[in-house]
Amino acid sequence: MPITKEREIGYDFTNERYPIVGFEKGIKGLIKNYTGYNGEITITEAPANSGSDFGIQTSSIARAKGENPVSVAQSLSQKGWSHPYIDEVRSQGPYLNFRLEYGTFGLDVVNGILSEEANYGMERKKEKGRVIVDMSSPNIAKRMSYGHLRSTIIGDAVSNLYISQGYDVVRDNHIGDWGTQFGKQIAAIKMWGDEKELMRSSEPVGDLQELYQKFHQEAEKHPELEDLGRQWFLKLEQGDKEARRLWKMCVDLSMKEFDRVYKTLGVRFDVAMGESFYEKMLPSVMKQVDRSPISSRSEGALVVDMKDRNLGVAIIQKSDGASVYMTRDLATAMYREKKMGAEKAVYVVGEDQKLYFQQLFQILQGLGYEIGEKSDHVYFGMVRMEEGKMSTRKGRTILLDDVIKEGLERERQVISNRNPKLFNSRKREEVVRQVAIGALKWNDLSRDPRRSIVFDWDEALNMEGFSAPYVQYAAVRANAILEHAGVNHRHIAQDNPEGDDVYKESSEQSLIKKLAAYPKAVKLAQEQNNPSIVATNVYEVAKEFNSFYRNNPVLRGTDKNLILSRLKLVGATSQVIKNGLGILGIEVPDVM
RNA sequence: GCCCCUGUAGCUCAACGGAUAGAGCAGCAGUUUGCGGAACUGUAGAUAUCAGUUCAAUUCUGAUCAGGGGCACCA
Repeated sequence: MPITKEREIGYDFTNERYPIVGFEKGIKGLIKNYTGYNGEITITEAPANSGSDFGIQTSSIARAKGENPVSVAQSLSQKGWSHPYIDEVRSQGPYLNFRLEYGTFGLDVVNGILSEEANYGMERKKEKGRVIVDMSSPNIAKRMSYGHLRSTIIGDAVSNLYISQGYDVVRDNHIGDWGTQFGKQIAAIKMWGDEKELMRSSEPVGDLQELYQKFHQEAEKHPELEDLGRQWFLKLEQGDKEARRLWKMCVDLSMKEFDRVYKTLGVRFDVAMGESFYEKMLPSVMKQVDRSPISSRSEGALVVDMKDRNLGVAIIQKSDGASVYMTRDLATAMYREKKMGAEKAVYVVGEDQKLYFQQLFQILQGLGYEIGEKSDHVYFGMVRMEEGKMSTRKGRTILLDDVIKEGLERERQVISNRNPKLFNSRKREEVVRQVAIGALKWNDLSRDPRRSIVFDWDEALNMEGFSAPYVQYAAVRANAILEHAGVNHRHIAQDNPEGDDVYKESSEQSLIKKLAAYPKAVKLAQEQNNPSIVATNVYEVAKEFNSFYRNNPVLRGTDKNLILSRLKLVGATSQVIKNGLGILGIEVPDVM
């Protein structure tokens, strides 16, 4: 709640949850009153050397009134702007610039954060609909590569973003546990595998994958193997006992290994319904598509032709009657709408499936499912190696396990150099995990996910500068200051410094501006399915904080008001970093 | 061949059509009896090319060049 003292108020903009929102709304309202201008007004941050905090460009207003922007700015600056948040209004060329009164604005921002704590930046009303986030989706019997990290990490962050804006999110790990490749997999196990050895193996998924690769190699020499594979898949679909048993073994062995990775990453799912879950629905889906006017027959296959929309042709049923990936995804989407009550699905899947998802959404709409209209494909760019696209078959791949292991090892090194006390403490491995995984996640979440990545060890595990450890470190320092002072967030939320004579330092003011911008960043990030907007904000908070506490000792002075105001700022910073990193699925360690 | 995405500093990335295009790494020069330097301060360095729209273009449109992805019985 704003604690601002009453003054001569021209227009009430203190009655908003976030001071920055109230400030902007108020300014826009006043300009509308003064000029009669009804169009969009955008408030931008003023350049550092302008001596102002925010400004508006008056060209569009001037244009509407047939006047000169400079004189519009000038005349507006003469109007009444008395308000507790505004220190000064002035015109600079075509700009109308505002300087904030940080004694009131800053205190309201900081107090808002301290009182809202984990809810700062979270929508209070939980009335938006149910969203299924389709994420991670590893394939059974295949080792997870670094590429799988992207779907998992981005999916987790996108889930958090939707939750933050009041959606009811279901994280669904849509595991690839069905399809013709399992026929080949089973055939390979039958021919060359040893079940007992697989059960005992330290790396059963790798063993399974090698069997599968062997099948491909042999099939090139002996094409009849392909038929064998198809037969086994047919048996699997028909419920043959042995086929089922071997399939189940593959699933169990794989999930055990995947769960270990998810635990390290700190990612949880609400449900993990693999493709096999929808298997029984496939015949009716195919029938439904067949009856629909959008489908046709081509070369014996059931297809939907979307060439008129530049989307090519999608196969729903192969000419031999079997299902394909599309069939299973249709069933999945229908189930999500009808049985799970979802109004939207967000598919966090690679860029290479862009056309595919456009087709999926179109077909769903054609069949009358609303979820097809509302769903999004949140795609991410491919991970390549310097030599070219990652390819399991060509042996050109980075295993997720190896990246995690390397990250943990590097962080152990860092700690042994920088903090021997921590290195020898019981907390070490927990901190190692938090920081190394943080660094790894940051690499995926701090940039626009749509860009493709050329894998680079040092970049993937960067721990300095623009990185998770940098931000984590700032939070750890902030917490250390609070601990030193013997206070926690609640203590400092209660008391207020006397008078308006606080937050006069420019580094305090820059920090406050970034803290105030956080809720907007989270909202925008959700709207654009882009976690990097949060990462950028939280990095800026950390950066401003570092510069602030380096130059302004919080606890050293004697002025109680100053100490209190700065402690509040430190507490607010710690809270915002915690919230922001939380959205990204990154933890703040106790020590570093 | 057709469709989609991306071209910003030596490298990796930012910038709701708006002010002097911001960071990190690498480079150079500094800061430590400090609320721990995973930090801070300074310095140098960029919008692929050519047109167009606009009062205003890194941002929108078109073309060219370059890279990535996709284009029916795989997922």
